Amino acid sequence: MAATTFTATITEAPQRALRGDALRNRERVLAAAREAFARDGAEVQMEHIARQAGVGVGTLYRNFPTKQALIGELGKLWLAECVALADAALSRPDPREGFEEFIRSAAQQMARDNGMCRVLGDFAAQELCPAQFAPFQERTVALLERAKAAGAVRPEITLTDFQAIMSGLSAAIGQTDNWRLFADMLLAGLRAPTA
Amino acid sequence: MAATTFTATITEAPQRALRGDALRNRERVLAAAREAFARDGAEVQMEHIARQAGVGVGTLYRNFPTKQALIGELGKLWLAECVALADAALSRPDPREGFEEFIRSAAQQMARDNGMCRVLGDFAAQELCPAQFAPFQERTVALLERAKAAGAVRPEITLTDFQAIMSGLSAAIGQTDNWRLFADMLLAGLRAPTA
Amino acid sequence: MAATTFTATITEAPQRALRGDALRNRERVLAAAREAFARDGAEVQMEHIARQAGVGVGTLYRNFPTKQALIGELGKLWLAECVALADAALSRPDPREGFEEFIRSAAQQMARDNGMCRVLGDFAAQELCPAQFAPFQERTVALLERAKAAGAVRPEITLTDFQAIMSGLSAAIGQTDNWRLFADMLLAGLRAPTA
Amino acid sequence: MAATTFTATITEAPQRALRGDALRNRERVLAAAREAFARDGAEVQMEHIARQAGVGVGTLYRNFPTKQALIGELGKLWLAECVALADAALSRPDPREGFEEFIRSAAQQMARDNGMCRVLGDFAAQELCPAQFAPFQERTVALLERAKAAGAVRPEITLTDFQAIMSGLSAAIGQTDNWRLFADMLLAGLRAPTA
DNA sequence: GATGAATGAGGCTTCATTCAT
DNA sequence: CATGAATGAAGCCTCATTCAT
Repeated sequence: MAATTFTATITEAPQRALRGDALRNRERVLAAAREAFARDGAEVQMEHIARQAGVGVGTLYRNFPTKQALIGELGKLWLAECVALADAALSRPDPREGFEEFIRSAAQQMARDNGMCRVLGDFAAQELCPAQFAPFQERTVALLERAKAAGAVRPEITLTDFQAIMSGLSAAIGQTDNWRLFADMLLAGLRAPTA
Repeated sequence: MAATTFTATITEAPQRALRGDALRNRERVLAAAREAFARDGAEVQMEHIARQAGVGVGTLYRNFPTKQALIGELGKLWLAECVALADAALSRPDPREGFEEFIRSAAQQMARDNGMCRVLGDFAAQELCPAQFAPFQERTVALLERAKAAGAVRPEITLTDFQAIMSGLSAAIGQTDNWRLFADMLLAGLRAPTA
Repeated sequence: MAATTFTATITEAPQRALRGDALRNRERVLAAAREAFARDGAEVQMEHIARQAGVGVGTLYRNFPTKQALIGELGKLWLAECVALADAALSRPDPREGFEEFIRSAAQQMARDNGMCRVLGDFAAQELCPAQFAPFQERTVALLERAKAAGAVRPEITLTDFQAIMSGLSAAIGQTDNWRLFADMLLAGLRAPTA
Repeated sequence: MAATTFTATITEAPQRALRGDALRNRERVLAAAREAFARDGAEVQMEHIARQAGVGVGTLYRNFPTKQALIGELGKLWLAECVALADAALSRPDPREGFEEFIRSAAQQMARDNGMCRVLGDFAAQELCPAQFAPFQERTVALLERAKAAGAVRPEITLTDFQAIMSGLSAAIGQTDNWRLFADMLLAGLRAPTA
């Protein structure tokens, strides 16, 4: 499942290529952390994550020196996924269609991993992994501006507004998981009122 | 400021009228707690709240036997305010206008006390103070159904959907505090698509 | 009932005769404390005692500056009762009969107020109110020696032994309240083996 | 000394054999707790126990998740010792001799660890570790009934009575530690009166 | 490298005692 | 004097992090 596979690929290659064993452990920890944070929020204990991953806490800490670092890593992965979605959306020639796809695929991602998404929001992924956030923001700007230029989105919506809206979308989705409705509503709301 | 005054009024009168002094302390604690939770979320320490209120922890615990109880009390106050807003909205003869007022005044309240609002969401005020939640829910249903009947809101929106949306609104408002825009968007999104 | 009346009489007259009101409060507190300690052991809270007595903690503390002091006062009363029992036993001309009566009446007292008795044991009434303990010890010695001289008690039993035995009796009675059996056994055990 | 060695053996082997180090710590904690409870009763602080054992509180809590759990464990060990004593006594062919040995060895044990014994009594080992209490009770019944049948103990003594008596014995021993005298007296008292 | 035991600062809560009303 | 609110030291327990094996 997507949720399981996305973890492996993106992380910046650690200094000296990890032995297969070590690498597998790292992945296991990330997967376990993701699931745990998603289910129970940021208050999960490090030991719990380690046990879920089938390793000792020591191993966990060898890979991620801090709880924040672990969350930060998950943030990187999450943002990488977001960038991929944004790129797919940007590749659509029609601005409106691109924008809509962006919203919908983001909503789907948020629904799939809502817990994780909330945790990252609380921990301000923005500040925790700026290196990954910047490219995502770039794409977001591009999609938004293109859509505004094409008249598919109210012109007064700023980037900040849009980000806030997405955060609201995530919160809403967390309450009922029929994300389709919410995405529709959002798109309707974002559209120029006289459209 | 409104944030300061609303606390005093609603709390169910404690058994045998507290001495003026005690009452003032109780209010101070509530105010401090409100502010602290709003700023730092649910992880604020009881000692911190007490210090902010200018009392010892003991006093805090005399008034609220538990951290949860304290949050619960804040929840009651919050919900009481919500009920008041809803009643005002219901008193409007026009369903659409009533519904709009409800959304707008709720958004305003969420903007004013966003932190607190988030904390209550996390702690499921719904379950923490059901006695206060039920009447609020009643009003919500009334407002929503009236609006749907009047064609001011898509008919497929359920109560659960609506609550999820409001929770999303709160999250969005938490990111930029120009609540007016969000309320507008939400109303646009909720309106029947063919309107 | 005995338990209620014994309290009033013995306490050394406080400096300047208390107003009737104050005196009544003092008695009420003592009675409440006795009952509470008896039921729940030494861990009862001062507030609980005060409430049971129908007064505020302040009043309690005005009369007894410390929890220990309160317990000490109860100890005095208890020991006064003990002295009375011992005196009654001593007034019997027959040493054996006197000794037996002492044991039995003590057992009865222990059964009536076992909880209190245990608390006093834990708090070493002996050291908490030596002024009251000494006269009691005197009587105990008299009764014991008389009995030993009359061949009604093994000669090797020392005062310390005897006190330990009484403390054991109290513990045993605390478990089933058929004190009559225990008193009998004790008497049989204390009697010279060849009797 | 016996007091030190008995701890190691009985505890049900923890799931997956603790590392030697960990095991030693566990034992140290138990020993420290035993001594501390014995000296100062149940109010000793967990930190104190930990310090005495030369470990941090965390270690203590890793082994025993709760103060009660710690006491419970000590109860188990205590009861296991009791069972052993009872078994030894039962192995004697003569009912009277068996019974006497039981009393005497129990008295000796109570003398050796009187403080601990009192704590366990207060905490109702009976309810804290029923799994260990039941077998002990079985033996007690067997010893008692055998002795009654052989005419070595008054027939009207019930199990409850007997337990109360033992508790009294423990209390008495706590006051002077010449347990031999008390055991003798007890045996004399328990014997049929006409013997 | 991996393991999981050890650590201890820090959080919540209680309760004897004091003090303003 | 009575009241009961206020105080805060102290106790139990948790959990991120370190370190010996």
